[in-house]
Amino acid sequence: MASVVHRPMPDEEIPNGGLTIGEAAAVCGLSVDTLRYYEREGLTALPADRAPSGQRRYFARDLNWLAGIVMLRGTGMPIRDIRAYTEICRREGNEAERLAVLEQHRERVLEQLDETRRHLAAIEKKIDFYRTGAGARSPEPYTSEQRADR
Amino acid sequence: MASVVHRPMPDEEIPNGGLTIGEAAAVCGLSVDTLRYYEREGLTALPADRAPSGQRRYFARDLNWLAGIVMLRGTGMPIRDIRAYTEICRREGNEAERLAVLEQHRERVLEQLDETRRHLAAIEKKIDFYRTGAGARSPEPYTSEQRADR
DNA sequence: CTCCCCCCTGGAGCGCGCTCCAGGGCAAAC
DNA sequence: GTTTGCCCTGGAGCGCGCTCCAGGGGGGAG
Repeated sequence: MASVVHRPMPDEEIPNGGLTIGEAAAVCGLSVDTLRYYEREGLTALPADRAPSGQRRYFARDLNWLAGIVMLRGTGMPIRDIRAYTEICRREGNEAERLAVLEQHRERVLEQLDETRRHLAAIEKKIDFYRTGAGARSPEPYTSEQRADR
Repeated sequence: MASVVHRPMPDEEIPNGGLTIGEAAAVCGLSVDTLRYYEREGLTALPADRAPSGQRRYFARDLNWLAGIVMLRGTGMPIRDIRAYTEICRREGNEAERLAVLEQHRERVLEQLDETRRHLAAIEKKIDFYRTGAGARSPEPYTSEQRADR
């Protein structure tokens, strides 16, 4: 999982003709291939603009949208759900529906955070177990070393 | 990702002959197939005991070990890393090495938690945006709706 | 004895999310 | 003019972590 945004790039830094796909990829911390993949999969609000040569050009609105996608992906939303959300956002006047999707996702993320924290606590117990030297003092790797989560 | 442990099952509840793979799977919240897969992949401290008929039998030590695996998987440690850790734990007298693996994993989990929290904050900003009705008041799905993370 | 259920093995299959490749184009730099 | 570098498309390939299947067996209930 690449880190979020390499260069925050305020809108005014975007040249008039937009960014190439390579530049956009660098900005939002994704690969060129991934950007094209997302477009194919319908995760972009609109297909990217094209230069006369046929090359994609990215503008502030595209980068903003992509930042949202990165955020949803980064919290584990599957591609198909992001596609569904994108389709909702393409239609107007359904703010309640968008809100519902986001709130539901928020719940899942909270649960996931919670579970990770519980597992982390168990790992830390185990670490303590080794730090205090209890691990060195007990023979089997097995009966003694485990069950830090109890 | 299935939840952790369905029945905590204290050691004294385990019948003398051990649990079948189906029972063990239920206890640790994994599927029977996954348990066999983990064994094949070398994630078990020792291969499971077998009944005379050839069926696997699980005892407290196995369930303890598996609880540890669930915890590592549940915090995103890849199978191959768990295998490496398992191999370390099969040898004796390398508590420092085990500790190092666990501490490194802890660091990664903390980073991951942090990133998730940042993304979550962005999602919550966006939720607020819709809750306050700002979403309904601005025309495009695009320029207005996004960039909650700024 | 017959059912039925769970177990066994080896191996194939799958869903996900990319990632890479072949074959080709445009255009700025040398 | 040619080299370089990034871009294009369609489609194949891949690593991961399971999950399922065929074909077969044991063993307790009725």
